[in-house]
Amino acid sequence: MLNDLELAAGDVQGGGKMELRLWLRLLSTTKLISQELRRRLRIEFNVTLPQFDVLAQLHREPDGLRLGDLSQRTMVTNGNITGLVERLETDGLLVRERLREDRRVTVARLTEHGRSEFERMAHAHESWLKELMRDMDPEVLTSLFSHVSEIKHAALTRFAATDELDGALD
Amino acid sequence: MLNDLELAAGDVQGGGKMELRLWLRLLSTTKLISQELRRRLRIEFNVTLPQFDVLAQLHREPDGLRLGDLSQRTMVTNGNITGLVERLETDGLLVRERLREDRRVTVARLTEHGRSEFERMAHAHESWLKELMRDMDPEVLTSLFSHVSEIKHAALTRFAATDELDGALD
DNA sequence: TATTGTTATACTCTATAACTATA
DNA sequence: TATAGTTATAGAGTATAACAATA
Repeated sequence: MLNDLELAAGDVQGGGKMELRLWLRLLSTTKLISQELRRRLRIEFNVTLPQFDVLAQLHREPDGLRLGDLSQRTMVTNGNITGLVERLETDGLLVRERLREDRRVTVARLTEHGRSEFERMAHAHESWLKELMRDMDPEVLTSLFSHVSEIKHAALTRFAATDELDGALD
Repeated sequence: MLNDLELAAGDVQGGGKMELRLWLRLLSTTKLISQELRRRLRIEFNVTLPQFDVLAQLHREPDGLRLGDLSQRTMVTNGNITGLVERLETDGLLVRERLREDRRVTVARLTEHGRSEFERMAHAHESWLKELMRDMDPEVLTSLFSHVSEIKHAALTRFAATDELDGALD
C-alpha cells in the first residue's frame, strides 16, 4: 500500500526540504479529499464545507453559540460568518436570537430540522471517510492524529495572534 | 510537546470515529496553516495560494506545461485555469504560447522574472515551514509524509475518476 | 470608548456548461 | 467528431474596513 514509486523517485530526502514536502503533500491531499467531500455534500445535502463546519460546531452546543465564538471556531472572520449563518437560517437549519442580558450578542443554534439534517450528513460523512481509510492500520491513524495535532499546536502558538488562541479545538 | 490535554480529554477513541476525527484534524490544521501562508504570500509577494501552486508546477518544467496538464496537476478545472494563468501573465510572471504543431495547444512557462520571483517565494515559504515544524522529529516528518501519501493514494484510487489519475504527483 | 455584529466592497475561487478553433 | 482552451455565469469564500447598536 506504500507508494514505493514515490519513495524510489527520491521523494523522501534526508536532507533539507522535508518540511516543505510534507506540507505540500498535506495540502494536496486535503484539497483532493475536500473537493470530493464538498461535491458529495452539495449533491446529497446541498451544503458547502464551511456550512457543514458551522453545523458541526453548533451540534456540539445544544444551547447555541455566540457568533463571535462560532467565528473563532470555524476560523471564518466575523464579517463573513454573518452571510454564512444567514444562508443556513434561510434554509431553516438554524435560528438566530439576540440575548436579553446583552443585546449586542447574537446566539445561533440548530433547529430540530437542522439537528436531524446534520446527523444525517455526519453519518454519511463518516462512512465516506471510513471507506477512504479502510486499509489504514488503526495504530497509524492514532499516531497520525497525534502528530498532526502537534503541528496544529505549533501553528496555533507560532502563527495565530495570542488572543485568538482559545477557540480552535476542532 | 504532545498536547496531553487533548488526549486526556478523550480525543483519541479506540472505538469507531477515528477516521472522522483524523480528517477533521487534518482539515483544521491545513486550513489554519493555509490562512497564514496565504496572508504572508499576499503581503510579501502579492500572489494567492493557487497561483503559487501554478508557479511551483511551472518551475519544475523549464519548457513549460500545456494548460491541460497544469489543470490536472493543480486540480483546478480547465475553465478556471484560464483566469488563473491570465492574472499571472498580466503580472509578467509567465507567458502563454500556442504550439505550432498543434495550434489548439497552449503552453505556459515562467518568464525570467517569474522564475526569480518564484524562487524568492519558495525560499520564504520553506523557511516559514521550517520554523513551524522546528520541534518535530525528522523521523516523524518522514513517517507522516509516507502515511499521508497512503491516504492520498487511497483518495486518488477511490475518489477520482480513473482517467484523471495521472497528474497529481505533487 | 470598547465590543458585537452587520454592511459594503473588491477580488478570487469553484463548478458547470456552452462555445470557438483546430485537428 | 474529438480535443484544447476560452468564455460565460452563478454562487461562495476571503479579507478589509466602515458602520450601527449596545454596553
